[in-house]
Amino acid sequence: MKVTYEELTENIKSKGLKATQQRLEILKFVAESHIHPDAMEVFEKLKPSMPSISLDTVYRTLWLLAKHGLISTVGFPCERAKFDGNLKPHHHFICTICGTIYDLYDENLDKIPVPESINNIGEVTTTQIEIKGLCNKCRNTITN
Amino acid sequence: MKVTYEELTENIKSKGLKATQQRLEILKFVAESHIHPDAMEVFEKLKPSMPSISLDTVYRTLWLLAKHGLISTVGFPCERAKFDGNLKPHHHFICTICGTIYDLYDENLDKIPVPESINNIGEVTTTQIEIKGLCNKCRNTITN
DNA sequence: GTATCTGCAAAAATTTTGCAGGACG
DNA sequence: CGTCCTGCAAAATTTTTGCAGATAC
Repeated sequence: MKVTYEELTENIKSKGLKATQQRLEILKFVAESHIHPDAMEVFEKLKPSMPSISLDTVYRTLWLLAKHGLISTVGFPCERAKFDGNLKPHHHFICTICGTIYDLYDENLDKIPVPESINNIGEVTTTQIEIKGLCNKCRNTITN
Repeated sequence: MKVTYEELTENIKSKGLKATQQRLEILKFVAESHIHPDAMEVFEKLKPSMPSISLDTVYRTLWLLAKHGLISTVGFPCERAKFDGNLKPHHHFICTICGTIYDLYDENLDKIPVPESINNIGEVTTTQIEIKGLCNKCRNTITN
């Protein structure tokens, strides 16, 4: 999806951030791409047209944009690999502040119908609902 | 949930793996815990009762157990932080072999009813379906 | 006994941070 | 022009790897 620099500039400024060249290019690439890039991929894509850009700016900018909701992260934010020994069907609620993962059992969620279009992509092994939000513990901390 | 060493031993051997002390303890901890631990947390938990265990064994063992389906990973396996500039409601299919993430649009999935029990945990901001499986590209590679 | 597995140490890969100079508004 | 932002370099963190000795079966 093509986006204009005017839109991008406005989006960035609406969050009270400065619309620098680097931010515009990083946001443009992520917004227009469908590859769910990581920091290194963004860096390598921009490097040719912006030789002076540095990887740490890409990291800082991506997290900044994510924090302000201009982009999002796939899966859970800021995670190291986490493991789960619970093999029964269940779903997850994760708090975007503290990162705690809560298990969720619900028969209706277990029965989510997978859309037919999935056959064009591949073969399903598991389906899980991942709900992001703010846990009560963190909500209380903030209101204090 | 308590599990016996007999069960654990059997599970590990059923995959053609050797049931070593380290593997039994690692699997026992992950299977019985509800904290979705990362490698470091497993390591620190086992260290007192198993002073000689090393962190790299924990890493190797966790991925090995995950590969054989005795445990699973939360979210997507093996990931660096990935970013998504697509702000329209959508869901994800990820190939567990190549890691490619495909976007999935489906109105029915957008309307998943969040269970009431969520109120005991926290406040929802987003709900996404994350489907894991084997993409057609990788399926073809394997059959070759 | 033999193949598999572990611990050690070191390396690789990934991400974060402090600071001086530069750019935006 | 002042504040916020970037690039550089270095550090911190997280994860992987090679190898010799140990262990399961």
